[in-house]
Amino acid sequence: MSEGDKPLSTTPSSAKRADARRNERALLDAAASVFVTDGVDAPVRRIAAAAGVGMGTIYRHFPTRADLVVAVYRHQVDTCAEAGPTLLATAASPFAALRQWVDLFVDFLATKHGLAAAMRNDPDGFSALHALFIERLVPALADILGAARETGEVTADITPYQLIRAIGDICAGGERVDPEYDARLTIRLLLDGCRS
Amino acid sequence: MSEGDKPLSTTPSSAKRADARRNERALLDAAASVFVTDGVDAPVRRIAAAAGVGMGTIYRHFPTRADLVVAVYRHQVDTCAEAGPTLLATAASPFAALRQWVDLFVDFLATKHGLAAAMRNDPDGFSALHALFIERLVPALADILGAARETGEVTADITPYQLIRAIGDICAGGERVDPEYDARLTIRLLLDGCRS
DNA sequence: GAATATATGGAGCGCCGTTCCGCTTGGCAA
DNA sequence: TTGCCAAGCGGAACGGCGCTCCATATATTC
Repeated sequence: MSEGDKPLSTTPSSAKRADARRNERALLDAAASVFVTDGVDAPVRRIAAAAGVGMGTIYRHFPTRADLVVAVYRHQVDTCAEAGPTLLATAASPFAALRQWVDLFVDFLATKHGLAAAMRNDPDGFSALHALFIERLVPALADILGAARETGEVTADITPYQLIRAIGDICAGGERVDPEYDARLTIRLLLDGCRS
Repeated sequence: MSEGDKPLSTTPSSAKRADARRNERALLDAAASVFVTDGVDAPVRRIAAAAGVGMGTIYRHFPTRADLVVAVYRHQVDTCAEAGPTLLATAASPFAALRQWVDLFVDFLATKHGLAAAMRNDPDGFSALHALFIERLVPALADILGAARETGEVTADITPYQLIRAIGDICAGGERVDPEYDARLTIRLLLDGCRS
């Protein structure tokens, strides 16, 4: 069609249109609310309806479900990651800080029905979320784990990535309410297993 | 319709028709083969096609997917459960037997792509499989765990159910190939955490 | 006010699980 | 051997899903 030689006299596409920004915000708010009630597996249609937009709009702003999930939870993930140094400074020992930080992470997962499971079920689709975790959480845990290893509290040869994934998997299984099963107990035992 | 006073001269309905039995066998074989290649989440249509039967037939014999899965794996589950006493008798110690039995269970799960995940994702749908596990595997593990506790090798206050579920969850997460992650290492640490 | 890139919405497609019912067939009685 | 009929069968059909596509509407610029 076009020869594509149009000069760029208009504002370079860096600024989005006002309605586009408004819809993106509406989508984020709606998704956050729907995720709480219906879980992160909520039908795309429902999220679009809650935001009062059409299917096309949601896919334009968030090509994959993971993009939406990442956008919604990025702030909370950051908060969790940033708590690492603080805990390390205030806790009685690095291992205590490790326990507290893991608690924080578990709390985060616990309020996100199906998040951990969804990530596991569709790792490719949620690769962006996976990347966010690697990028923010793994380094935070690495610091704490390293400190605990320096004091000799942790001797097991486990990587931060392995540990955080194990915790995620265990939480994924514990999301379902079951009085017989307590994911936190399993995690406590796992942490104990990391000691000598 | 009928008044129900028909005398029972015919064979009581306990015996199924020959073609029905043939189809059930064909479905079991087809499902076992499809599960290996496509995972336990394989579309129902595909299984029906592989068995050369229609949709109605598969639902007639196995009203839920879990019924089919249970039928396919029951034998392997039994084998795993029955290995418990043998291991306990031959292993160097109850804790060693525990490790070996858990290895067996992990092997079983490892060859069933998506089994553990499927059970977690749809616990209601797979309640029959869940029941099979509780019925066969929990007692087997309980014996080993009890023996290990008697010798003082295991001190943690964990129930057999909790332990087997934790292992299942960890395997569910480790099913995806990922050179960075080794589910067996996590499980080893967890077992270590069960010791003093 | 006109022009145009940008953004929108929802119909439509393909895949899924599951149901339902008209047709087929195995097995028994006569 | 034949006729009968309940047990068994197949697959069309339905509703719900994720995702795409493009005619239409709108914000923005000149």
